[in-house]
Amino acid sequence: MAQEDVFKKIVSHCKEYGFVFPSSDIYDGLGAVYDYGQMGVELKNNIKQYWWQSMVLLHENIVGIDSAIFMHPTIWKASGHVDAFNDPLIDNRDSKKRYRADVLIEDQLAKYDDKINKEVAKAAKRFGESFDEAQFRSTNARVLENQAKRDALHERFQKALNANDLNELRQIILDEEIVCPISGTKNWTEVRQFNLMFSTEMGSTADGAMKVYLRPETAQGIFVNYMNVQKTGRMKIPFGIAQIGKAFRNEIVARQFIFRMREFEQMEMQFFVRPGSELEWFAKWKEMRLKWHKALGFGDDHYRYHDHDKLAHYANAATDIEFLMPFGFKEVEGIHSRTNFDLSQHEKYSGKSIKYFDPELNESYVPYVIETSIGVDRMFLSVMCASYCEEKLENGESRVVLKLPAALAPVKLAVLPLVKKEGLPEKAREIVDSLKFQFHCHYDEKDSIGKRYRRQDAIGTPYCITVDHQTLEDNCVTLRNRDTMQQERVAISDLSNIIADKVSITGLLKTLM
RNA sequence: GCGGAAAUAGCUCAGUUGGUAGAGCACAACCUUGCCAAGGUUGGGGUCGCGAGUUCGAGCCUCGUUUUCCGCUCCA
Repeated sequence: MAQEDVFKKIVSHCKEYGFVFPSSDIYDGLGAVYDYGQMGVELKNNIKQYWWQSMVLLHENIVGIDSAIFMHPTIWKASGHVDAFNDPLIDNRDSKKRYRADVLIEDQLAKYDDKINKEVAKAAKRFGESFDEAQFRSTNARVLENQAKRDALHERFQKALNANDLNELRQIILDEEIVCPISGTKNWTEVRQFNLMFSTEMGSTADGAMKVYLRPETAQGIFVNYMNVQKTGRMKIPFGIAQIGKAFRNEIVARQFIFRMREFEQMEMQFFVRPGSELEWFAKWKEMRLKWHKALGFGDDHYRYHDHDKLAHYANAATDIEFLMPFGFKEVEGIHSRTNFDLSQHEKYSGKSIKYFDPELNESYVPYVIETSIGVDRMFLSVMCASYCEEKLENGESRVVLKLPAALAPVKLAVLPLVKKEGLPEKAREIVDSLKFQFHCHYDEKDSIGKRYRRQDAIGTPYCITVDHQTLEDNCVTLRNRDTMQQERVAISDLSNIIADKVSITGLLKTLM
């Protein structure tokens, strides 16, 4: 079966069994927004718990916070998002290529510079050692003409940028007769602003309202709380702050199901370290994070690192942990050495000192940061893809089974009376009542036993117990394993211990140590 | 934004040259059965994405529109 077909099946499986629904489904959906259903929310919560506990329980120097989605707008200026996430874009109708309007104009400015420099170089060659460049630049007619044009363009460009005047940007492109490098034509569309950050107004009256953004990443909520946490928690470097929360990006297109969503959830941990030690910590976290993924047991060949050659302006090392989805290796988690860029920027923009006094060094510094940032929804998708399995059985039939790690499974245990009479349902209910405080249990008496097993297979329930007539006499039930389909007879009183050991997140965490 | 495809029951789909909307699965009730998707009876569920047009008559033809999917484009 082709991999795209497998992916399609996983997507429809998600909907059919209540894991993921398109947002606003009865209104034909809303692009790139999805809702988690009754099964999905359990799986997602378990993933978050596995992450959260691996951070804040296993590391005494990592604490959690939960910062608001709304933040002071200046934060996004400081972080660089206001500039980086607001591109004026223009399309060439002939080549169908899209360009950043400001980049096209900057290229044009560079062309004027080239012309001038060529003149200067030519003259320099002609006059040899007696060449006076400053003199030449201030007197040569061609240079002056190009310089004047360049300055005029530069001024007009800056004015348009500052006013955010998209029509003027387009007019500049037309007036300068800038052509598409591919088609060579001047057949341009309107300039459109792509706001990759969502914005809204805070304040109920229109005139007094302040423009605020829905955060495009959760990281800044940690950075701006750095001092609060460090002081009140008496944290000593190195230490980390963890957070799980929603973030929002107005992507231009949305594809591949929940891999790219407009509203998504991140699990981030920012680890603050002494300057100079950041690459050592980067290497450590890189290793620890991969171990966390591999502990789920999907197979080591499903993962790889992707080290970044081209680094973002704030980073001095960066890698992705990629997971083998049906559509190829895709980024699930990023580990970045962000230097002290963010904290320094916030010092600058807020005017507040964000320094740490290191008693061992007897000096103050702005800490360096190692970020581990994982997309919950991508993690969810990777778990679904790795668990989805179509099996051929010995009797020639096939079954669809979600081989979820037991600790992540939405339902841990299904309790099934073999028939729905003769006191079996009552006995089964009794068992559910005794175990429901400990595990998420399902009770099901509808349809044949085989069909009920398959239903539980489809949502990844690791264990089914079946109550039969003999149970009424010996207080034993059959315990069926989802993956092997093997059954063993166990005492009802032993169920709690047998199952707890296998389905707890604690058990998973222990494999990390 | 461009190009292509699609939209009929909860799901997967059929629907002939335009002539009273169908199947399987799923769902509910009852009967029979009882360890890996069992059989029977009955029932609920659709203004065929939306809006116009052509026609005596449109799920089907024409135009428009919306949404989704697949390629491009974008993705610090």
